[in-house]
Amino acid sequence: MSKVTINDIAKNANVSKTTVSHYLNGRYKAMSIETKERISSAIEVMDYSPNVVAKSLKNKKTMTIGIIVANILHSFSTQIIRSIEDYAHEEKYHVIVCNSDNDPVKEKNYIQMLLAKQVDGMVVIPTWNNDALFSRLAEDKYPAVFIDRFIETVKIPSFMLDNTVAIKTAFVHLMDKGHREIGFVSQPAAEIPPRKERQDEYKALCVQHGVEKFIVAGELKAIERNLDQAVKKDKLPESLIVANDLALFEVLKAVKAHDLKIPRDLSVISIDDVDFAEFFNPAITVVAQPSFKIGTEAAHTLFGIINGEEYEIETHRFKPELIERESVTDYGNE
Amino acid sequence: MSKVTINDIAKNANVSKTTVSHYLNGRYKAMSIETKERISSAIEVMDYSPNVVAKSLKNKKTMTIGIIVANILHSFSTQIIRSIEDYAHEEKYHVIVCNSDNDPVKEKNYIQMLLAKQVDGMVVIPTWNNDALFSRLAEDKYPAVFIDRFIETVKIPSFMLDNTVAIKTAFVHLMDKGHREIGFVSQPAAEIPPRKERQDEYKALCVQHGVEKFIVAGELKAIERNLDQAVKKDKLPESLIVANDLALFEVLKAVKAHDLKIPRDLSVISIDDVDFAEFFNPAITVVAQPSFKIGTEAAHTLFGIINGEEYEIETHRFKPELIERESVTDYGNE
DNA sequence: TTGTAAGCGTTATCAC
DNA sequence: GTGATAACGCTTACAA
Repeated sequence: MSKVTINDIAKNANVSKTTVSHYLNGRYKAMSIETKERISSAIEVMDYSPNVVAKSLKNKKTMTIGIIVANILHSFSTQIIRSIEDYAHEEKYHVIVCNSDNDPVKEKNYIQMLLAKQVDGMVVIPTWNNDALFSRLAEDKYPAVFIDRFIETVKIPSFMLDNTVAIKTAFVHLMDKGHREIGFVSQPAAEIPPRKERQDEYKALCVQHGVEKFIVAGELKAIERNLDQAVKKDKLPESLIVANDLALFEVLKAVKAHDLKIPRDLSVISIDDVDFAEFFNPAITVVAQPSFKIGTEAAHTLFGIINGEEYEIETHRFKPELIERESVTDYGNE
Repeated sequence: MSKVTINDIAKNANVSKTTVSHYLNGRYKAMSIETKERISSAIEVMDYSPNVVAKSLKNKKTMTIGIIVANILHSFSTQIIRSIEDYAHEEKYHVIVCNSDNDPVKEKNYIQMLLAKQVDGMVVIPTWNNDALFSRLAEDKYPAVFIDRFIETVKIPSFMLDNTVAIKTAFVHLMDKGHREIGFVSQPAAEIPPRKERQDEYKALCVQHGVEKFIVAGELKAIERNLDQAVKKDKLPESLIVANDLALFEVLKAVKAHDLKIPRDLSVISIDDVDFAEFFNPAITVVAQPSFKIGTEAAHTLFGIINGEEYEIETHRFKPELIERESVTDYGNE
């Protein structure tokens, strides 16, 4: 493979490698048509293609960026990656994909390796405990953007759903349909901003509207268990706001296990549109986040930074969209 | 970022860069404890980390591999990528992810760019028309493996589902349950081996068992349209074998649109387990393919090749697994 | 035990 | 218009 270098081309075409390099980089302007052709045919014949690693060393530009997500298996991450890869492809960049598994240690390791590989920029769904590292990146003006989460103290622009509005949209929709028992299901809020924001807004809304709080928050298994308990004790509320797709899976499993009927026995509204929402029985009403838009804007900003444009360090909030389907009963507005 | 080089460390520690290099590469054996400490503290203080690009240029090893899938949004591809990234991470490798969109031109471009970037190996779900390129890779003994598809004439090992067995499993299951009208839904078989294999086996089975063929094959939109027609003309068979997840989505949409009841009005068995199969109403009976196993074995072989091990150029076939759920009526075995 | 120097495949500066 | 030559940051004989 590609053992042929610019030197071989130079020899074969009877010119210096400088000239070949000029040719390769489109500095034709003042090159005799003859040499041009000798070079081009040498390249053709010897099947030469430039070594990008050498080029990168010289140019200090690798034409690749890193993406660190929690887990590529989550559809949100997949969509983010796809939108960013598309943008990168346009810019003739490649993307290195990493799974942090929400593990700060793994994340840190990835960041350091990516930097060592001299990637020109990074987009990351950050975990926690790496604030210092991120801050150093920010100080060094290293091109980086966050997605889905932000870190209070770190000066890196962030692109994420307006979680407050998302929960409010769901809550208000339920209220509009006459619901007064509204529960909330989520993975542990802990250190993860979007989860925390969603849960906090739910609580605030409960207080504001005099709705009794019913929160199931825990790891997937715990959700399943708690839901199970609630059903058995007949303590399940009329309706549930489900904080994301994974939590929704658990809810739907519990519903099936107990042979509940949505929306008769339970109304469900989920944050995150899932691929089956539309043809599920019943179709799931959802507050969707614009993943592709988020990814694309993040990429846009990142490449802006890479190309030396000015940018604001701010948190960009994206508006969710309510998609009404069949999983919420209409009790009539009282 | 990382503007500090091995030279700076050498100066700061009052040694030559050779010594630093030795230190970095763990050639401690015969190094005075003193120098060792001077170096280590210099590294600490100056926050040095080696430039992998320079290292790659010298070593002819980039510690990164490329993955080309049709579209990362398909869950099979996502799972393959995840399993390969895991394996790569173990080996201290990174992965560059590319979407070919089943476009041979895009694919070719990616392959060439990846090679130019000197990636140490590639795993690809190949399209078509690039046989010559792949053959050159094979001849050059460039480390590469195929997934999900193979190319007849190309000497690159391939890892894929045993499609024949998968279809037979589905077909026989249906027969066992007393079905005699068995249809088949797929995207266009065209140039894509797994699709073709599945469809061919279906046809063969029809002949063998005297079952009348009913095939809906086309792009997603066409599937929807044709299904629609069939329902309206009351020509839908008792049961449908659905060739993959995307086709399944269309079937499920049609079912919902026409308010059909599975499995009363129609039995469905799908190739590919989908995340919602378990808690769908009804739960979907499925012939699952072991994506993670496929990905992991492919990675295993790829890294074997990279590490210079001998390998067979063969097509590795993986056995599917029938997961019986609720979407197939039992008419009783006649 | 440590240092000198050449080389990996490019690009860039500056001559000619 | 074209070509030496140094440089990018690292590794590795080979020397000392």
